[in-house]
Amino acid sequence: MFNFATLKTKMKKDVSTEQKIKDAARKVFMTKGFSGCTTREIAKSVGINVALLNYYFRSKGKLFELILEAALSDFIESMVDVFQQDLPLEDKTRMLIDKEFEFLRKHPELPLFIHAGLNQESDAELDQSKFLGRLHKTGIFEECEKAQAQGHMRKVNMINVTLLFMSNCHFPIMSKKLICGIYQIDDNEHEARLNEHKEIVKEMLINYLFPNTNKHA
Amino acid sequence: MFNFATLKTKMKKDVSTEQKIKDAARKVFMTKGFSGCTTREIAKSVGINVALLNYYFRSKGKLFELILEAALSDFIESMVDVFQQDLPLEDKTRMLIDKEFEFLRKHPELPLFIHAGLNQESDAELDQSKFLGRLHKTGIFEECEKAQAQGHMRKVNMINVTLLFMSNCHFPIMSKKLICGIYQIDDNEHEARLNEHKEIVKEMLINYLFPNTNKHA
DNA sequence: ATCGATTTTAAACAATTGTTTAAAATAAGT
DNA sequence: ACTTATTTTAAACAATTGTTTAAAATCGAT
Repeated sequence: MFNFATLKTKMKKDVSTEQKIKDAARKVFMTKGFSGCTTREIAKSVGINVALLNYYFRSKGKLFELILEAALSDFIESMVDVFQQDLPLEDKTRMLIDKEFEFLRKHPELPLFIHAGLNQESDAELDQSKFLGRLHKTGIFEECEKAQAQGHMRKVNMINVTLLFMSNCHFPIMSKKLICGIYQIDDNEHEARLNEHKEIVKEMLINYLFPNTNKHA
Repeated sequence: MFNFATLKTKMKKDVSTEQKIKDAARKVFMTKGFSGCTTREIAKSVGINVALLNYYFRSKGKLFELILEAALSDFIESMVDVFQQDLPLEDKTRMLIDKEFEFLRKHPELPLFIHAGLNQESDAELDQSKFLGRLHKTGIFEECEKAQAQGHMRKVNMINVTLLFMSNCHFPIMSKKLICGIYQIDDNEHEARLNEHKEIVKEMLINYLFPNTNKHA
């Protein structure tokens, strides 16, 4: 008789142990950082032995690099999604900010983890070069250059454009502890400020980058 | 005969050991984070025994809290300096951005250290409440409220104003590794982008916050 | 049922961790 | 010079670290 299970050669459980380790490692690394946690802590949260962690991944550092690279990829991919939409550049801009705030609300630890992780002196330097290619393939750079040549978009270096977006989308999420601490507000109030901030950022960036089409916005 | 040395009761050397430890701890903590370094590493960089570190400060955690609090204070103070200037609000805004970029160029590790440090689960929660008072005493909030009531300044919650400033000044500094990695640029190119970005941010924020006086800027 | 490969575990490894203790060196006061 | 207090050190502490080894359990196919 036909055995369905033989099809999935490597999947013996609902979720493979390897994936479960990755998930747990991601969560722990995100909140505590590389040197802020132990391999035993990760293993315990999965419910497995420490040695199994080194059986699947060679070392703590190797596992961390994997998680960091995946996080960076998520980051880029959340932008790529928007760039690939068939929309006017200005609408893409609005959509990018909306999606970015939405994405970061679900993964608020991501930005700080990535920046802190990159500053960590890792054994092997992380190869980020592929991400540039990933962005290039969406044609967003050419689209901006064209809009700049036609006077629709303000002539600003693409690195500075990137900085404008990331600054205004990522920082408000990363700075939660600092803002709540200084202004003595709770999570609800911070959430409200964040919602308002999204609209502020949208208007400010659109007005700055597309001044001709939005003179009196 | 009069002994001059008796005047400085506690200062026996050019720089006290206590201060030397603080300086070294600041440098090491900044670059490696709390759990990314060891007390022996700090002691070694000062040229003293590990035990002496616990003699002056009670523990590694206590020393870290001291450094983190000082860093946060530096942060706030760099803003307070500008707020206390006798200048029109719009000029203060320009000056704030200039000073902030200048200050952060000298202490580029500060923002990331503070945000990562605050997310670290420290034994005693850091008391940031005093910083709000420190800002209030400059009268900057009243000045903004007045400008908003008179229609000079856009009506935006002060928390959102703070977010706008910090986002656009701090993030570009914090994100150096990420930006250089993605766009494959070196330190010189990044420096150039940063210089240009300062002017971009200045114009964008001024135009957004003071739209009536800067319609065609 | 049996064999071979894969997966998982318990135990131990040496190295490093933050912290403490008790002794030594230095400074200060008389 | 002597005594006392302060500063500094060497050594040891128990606990924890990442990693490895060798044995046990589980699985897949015959």
